[in-house]
Amino acid sequence: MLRTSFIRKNRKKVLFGLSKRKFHKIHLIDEILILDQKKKKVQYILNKISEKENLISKKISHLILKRGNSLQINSLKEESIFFKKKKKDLNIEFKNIVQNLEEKLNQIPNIPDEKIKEKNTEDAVWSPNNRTTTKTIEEALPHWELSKKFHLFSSDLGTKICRSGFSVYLGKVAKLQRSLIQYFLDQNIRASYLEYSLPYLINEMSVYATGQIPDKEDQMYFIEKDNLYLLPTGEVPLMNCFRDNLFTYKDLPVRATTYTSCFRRESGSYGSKVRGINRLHQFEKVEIIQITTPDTSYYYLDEMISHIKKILRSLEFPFRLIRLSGTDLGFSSAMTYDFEVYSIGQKKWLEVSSVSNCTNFQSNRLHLRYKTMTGEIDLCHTLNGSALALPRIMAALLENNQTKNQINIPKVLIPYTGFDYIK
RNA sequence: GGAGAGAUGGCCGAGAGGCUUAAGGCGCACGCUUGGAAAGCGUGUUCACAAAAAAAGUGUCAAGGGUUCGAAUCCCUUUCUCUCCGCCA
Repeated sequence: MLRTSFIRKNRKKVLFGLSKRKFHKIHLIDEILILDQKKKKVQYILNKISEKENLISKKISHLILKRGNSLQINSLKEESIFFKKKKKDLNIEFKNIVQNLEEKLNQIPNIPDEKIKEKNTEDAVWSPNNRTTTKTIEEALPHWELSKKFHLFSSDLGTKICRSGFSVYLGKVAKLQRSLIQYFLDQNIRASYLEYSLPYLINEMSVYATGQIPDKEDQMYFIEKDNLYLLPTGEVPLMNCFRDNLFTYKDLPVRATTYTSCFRRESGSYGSKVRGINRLHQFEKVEIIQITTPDTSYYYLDEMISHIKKILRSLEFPFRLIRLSGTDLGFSSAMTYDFEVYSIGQKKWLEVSSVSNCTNFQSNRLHLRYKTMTGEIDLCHTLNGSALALPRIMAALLENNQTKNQINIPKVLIPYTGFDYIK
């Protein structure tokens, strides 16, 4: 959520930023500013009335203690009742304004960074080791064909016990998945991220604070009986661990990682996109987050990117990095990079990580603040990234390491799996 | 799920309708003292709100309502914590 004070001081900047997103409800900005003015006015009057009420109470108190005359006391009481009635009506008005203001503010996404353009040109894509993508395997099979050949996973079983869009991993692939999770966590911990093991059910406040409500409400599974959501990403419970924290500048950056399953309804996704394990309702993901000071957030964004690059290189993936354009940017993000790995069997790039700087957009709702060296209080910046999302990494790993008779395991994983091929 | 007891500042802890502007302690910061440190003494120390820097103001004792001229204190609702019973990996 943007701060109204920011919108007031940077109206043009906000409008320009929103235009890069092709955000159409621009009229909201001026409506917000008008409501904000109204709110201040009403709040000021309410304050003055409260001040008067407090003074009267004190006078009464003194009179009672000094055994003052009851006529005087009664007239003071009547005066106070008069103000009280006035306040009641104003209070209703005030609450309406606040609610209205919040509803409008909730619809405004974060302002993209200055570097972000509305549409991407070639320079937004960066392929550090493009030549490896030219590596070809004769008759490379997509992972669903490989699965038939080597008994890797079963979508039928997923459908049998749940519904379509759920998958069951078998034998060595099940262990390979555990190994990948363990490997990613180890890499993150080594890079000084603290591991958290978290609940998969989250309350409304948490979902609201990180910005999934109202933006992605329909993407989430909701348990009506207990008023809880299934987490769409580990970012939500992880970030919310820090909700309402007031840090000192010495505490920052906070670095945390978690492995969770993620649940997404993915309504409206059909066809080739959901083939095999490319897109599932439940998938495994290892997430990293950081909470930083405003002046260091882009430095740490770069650092997260090199961290993920390192992991992808160690697994010998051909990958590319894309800086998202304004129109592709997520609701809370000011800058996002997507990592895509090349999957030889499908002959296409698969998104395996999304790394974002949400600047102070999430911090505002999460009340993540810190004290500067001079003792001032300011909002933190938040960053999040996948390190990494499992099913697509798995798909690409299986496809890229296939030979005619077996699937080879990348070297760094063998200590985790205990085997070096699947056949 | 049933029965009871609780929730006060960074932490501990008093307060039970108006002399609370939340006692006292710990911690922290600064100062005095010292050759330096410890001890001692002094000062300060929640957060939020606006054109809000200073002075003043308003709100803030788990959250939201209510009673009252006046609520940390009384009433209602909700959330959370603890103890006991029940169920249970």
